[in-house]
Amino acid sequence: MKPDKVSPLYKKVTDDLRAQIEKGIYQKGELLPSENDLCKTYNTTRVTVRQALSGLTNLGYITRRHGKGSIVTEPKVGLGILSLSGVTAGVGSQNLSTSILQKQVKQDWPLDFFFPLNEGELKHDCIYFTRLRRINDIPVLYEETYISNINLPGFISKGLENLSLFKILRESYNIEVKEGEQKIWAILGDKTISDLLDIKKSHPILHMKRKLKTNIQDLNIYSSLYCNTEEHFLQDYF
Amino acid sequence: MKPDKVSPLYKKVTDDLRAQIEKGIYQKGELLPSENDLCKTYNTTRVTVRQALSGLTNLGYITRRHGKGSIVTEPKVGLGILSLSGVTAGVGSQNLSTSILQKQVKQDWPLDFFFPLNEGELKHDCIYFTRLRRINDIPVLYEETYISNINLPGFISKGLENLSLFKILRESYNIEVKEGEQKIWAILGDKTISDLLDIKKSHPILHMKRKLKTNIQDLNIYSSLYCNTEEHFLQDYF
DNA sequence: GGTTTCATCTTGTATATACAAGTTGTTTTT
DNA sequence: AAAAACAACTTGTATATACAAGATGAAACC
Repeated sequence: MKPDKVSPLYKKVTDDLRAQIEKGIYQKGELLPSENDLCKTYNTTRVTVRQALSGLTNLGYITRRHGKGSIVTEPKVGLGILSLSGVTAGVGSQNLSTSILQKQVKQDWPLDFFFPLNEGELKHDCIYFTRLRRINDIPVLYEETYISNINLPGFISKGLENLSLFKILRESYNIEVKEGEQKIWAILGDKTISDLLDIKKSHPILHMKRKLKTNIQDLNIYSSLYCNTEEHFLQDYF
Repeated sequence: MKPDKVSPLYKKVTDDLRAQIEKGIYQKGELLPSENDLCKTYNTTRVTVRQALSGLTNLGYITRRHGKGSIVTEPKVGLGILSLSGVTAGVGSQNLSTSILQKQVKQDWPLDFFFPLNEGELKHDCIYFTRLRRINDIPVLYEETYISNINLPGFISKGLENLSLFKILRESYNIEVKEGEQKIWAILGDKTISDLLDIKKSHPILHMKRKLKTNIQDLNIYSSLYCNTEEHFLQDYF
């Protein structure tokens, strides 16, 4: 274990409430305990509780209503990170499967990397893996991911099948995605991509390159994504 | 004029600082006055000043560094709203022009509208307009926009050439975009779109449908966008 | 019965204060 | 000259308190 500095109280409140929302203890549409109730529970004052609730608001877990309370809402899908949806209805998670094509490996950054890297990043190597997501067993999204290999012991051997990359980073390494940028094109896929996604070569493909910054200096998550949007689309709440 | 309830002090601080950043009084990379300086300027306390600075952080105008100060940064491009960039370098604003194809008109909501509308929205009609954005005189982005016609006197006759839709809404009507969702596809354009964007029919086009919610109940901004991503891409900071 | 008033809950805004902790440049020490 | 200590700045976290204002249901009134 490491320094393990005491984390601030407001963060504990945020984490507790977030965990409870994710466990379903507080359901969508319900109200959280009032600020004064939370003050009593955590033996603190409203300024601190409001700091915690403000964080949950930014993350999209709640919306706040003057005179009413904190209403549990759908969390924003990871800060503007596009998620996958069916064209008609939403895709039930039982229909969505993820398989690892290239398991996590440590390697040098590619020389022709698609985002400029700073000195701090180049001092470390990176962890690389690729995934293919299927909806009803039909391949829809191919994803290549690169993460700066900074203080990520054991990450190589974690299972990434369950879309839980961000959860793993948060819960195992205390890493939070803070902000990022993404670039989007419509392209015609080359043979490799078209084969992976099992489509005709003439079909348009949505291509995206993403950089996600975290609360750790120089630890960024880069992805290159290819999506078949014939039957589905990418969706984004922010 | 209307009720005009006194706006809170923290909001005045936010607005003042934002205006000064946009005017260039504080340049990118510089530090804002310290919290204690702002306390003296506005004759208030740190809790209030921090509330203002927290708002600016959320809007992306500044990032804060413990022990250092509030560093002016590029503002997030309107809450995850995609902006247009050149593939190689950024597009200088002198190369970007916007023309109105269909000037703002009041009309009923289309019957087959691409987002579900709630009762409150259906009680009003909508304002509709279309724009075409060109980079170096080459058409790149075609945009159809619908806005709920709620308390927008004079909006019909405003000029929308300068990409300043959000600025007009904020400064003339006190409307802030809060959150939204967008759906993205790669498609092959039909004849209408391909002609507008002046491309071959077989070329892939990026298609996006967007809903932006504001701080005004039932006042939402809907857009349908078509982008030629052969020479440019859509970019998104969040 | 229907309306108004009121009490009581909620969150929003604000003041005043304190100490912890990161950053930076200066001073002192070695 | 290099290193350590210090001072003076910064933001981060936290307590205690107060009143304003929105939401809601009960009580009083007509």
